[in-house]
Amino acid sequence: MSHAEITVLGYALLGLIQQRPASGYDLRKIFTETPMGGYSDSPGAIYPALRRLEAMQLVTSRIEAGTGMRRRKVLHLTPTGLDALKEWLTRPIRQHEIANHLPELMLRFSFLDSAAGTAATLQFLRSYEAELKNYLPVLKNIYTEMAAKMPLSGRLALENGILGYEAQLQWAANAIKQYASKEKLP
Amino acid sequence: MSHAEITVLGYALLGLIQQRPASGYDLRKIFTETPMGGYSDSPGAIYPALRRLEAMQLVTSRIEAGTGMRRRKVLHLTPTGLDALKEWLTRPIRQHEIANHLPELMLRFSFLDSAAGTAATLQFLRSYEAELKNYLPVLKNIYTEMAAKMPLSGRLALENGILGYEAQLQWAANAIKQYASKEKLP
DNA sequence: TCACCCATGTAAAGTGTTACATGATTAG
DNA sequence: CTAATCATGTAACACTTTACATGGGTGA
Repeated sequence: MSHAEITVLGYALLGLIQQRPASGYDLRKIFTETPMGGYSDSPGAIYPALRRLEAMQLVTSRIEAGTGMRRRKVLHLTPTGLDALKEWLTRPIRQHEIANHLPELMLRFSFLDSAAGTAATLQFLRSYEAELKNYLPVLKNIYTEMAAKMPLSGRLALENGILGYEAQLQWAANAIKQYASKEKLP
Repeated sequence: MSHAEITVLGYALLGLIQQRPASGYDLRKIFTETPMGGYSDSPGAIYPALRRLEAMQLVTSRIEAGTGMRRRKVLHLTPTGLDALKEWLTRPIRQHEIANHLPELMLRFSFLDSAAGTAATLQFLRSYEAELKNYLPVLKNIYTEMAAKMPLSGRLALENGILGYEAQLQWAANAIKQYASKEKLP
């Protein structure tokens, strides 16, 4: 088994299919019509990605031939697929992802609740908050070291990043509150 | 001339070289040690990208052989390179970029001041602010339409996006203030 | 019948990732 | 002299992008 690697696009597709079975066309529409568009909306990426998932037996396809309907290949998640999705969702958060792959973390979070449950979601949020608190001082250090050498727009761009992470921190605190109260009321 | 396309990584390199001539190694260090890491820190991306820029005559390389120094290929921006950089920096901002490529916009902004001047930077900021104001209602619409169908974590992820754009808006207003006052004092 | 949307897919081309290769120079 | 760092690069591989291809169904 050489490459059992799943791309971010692959995980995004798994997550959407977990929420409800869907065709390639459905999935593509979600990408074009929602803020998930960052994860490729081109058929040349989606259809091959779906066939890879099928080859790995993470999804199965059933052709829906309802009368008066065009042929649709509807994809369903397999138990193995759900396992792979959960593994990704619950993977520990590293600082590198905080620094360079925030959107992917948010994508993971958006699927966590329905695929892995409240407890896993809370754990993610606490870990997310903790890593943000680790990373912010690092960023601020870089700022104080580099600000002098940079033009105003460069400094402002760095400040933009810092403000963004501070906003994440506030968001996380609020999200934790909501999930903590959800956990008590099953 | 078939493909005169420059990748984001290519523009990032042009922007850095514009600030000061640098070797591939220098540039790579900047990517690994600063929040610019999103734009690839691997030699297998950077060195080929630099050779492409050289082939397009956007940069020239001079081998620095100072005594006691390892051989360094230092890259300098050409006038054509500066033109290409400016074209990218001053390109009109589209909603698609606001929605899916914010980090690239911030990268552009960070170079604007030193490569295109105060006036161009102000213009960018005003356009950025305007497009944010256009996009936020779109996002909020999506939210009200989709929130009901989504689990809590999905809703929170969407809210995260909205809060992020609102933070951008505030940042932009502040940045405009700073540049507006800079414009008056030449 | 003609145009348009639904729905799935392929082909070529280029780029990035990962891992490896190479050699010079400085520090201990 | 050995290890670590500086510095540049290449090779294999898989992926995404862009553009095109195909065909069934629907509305005017």
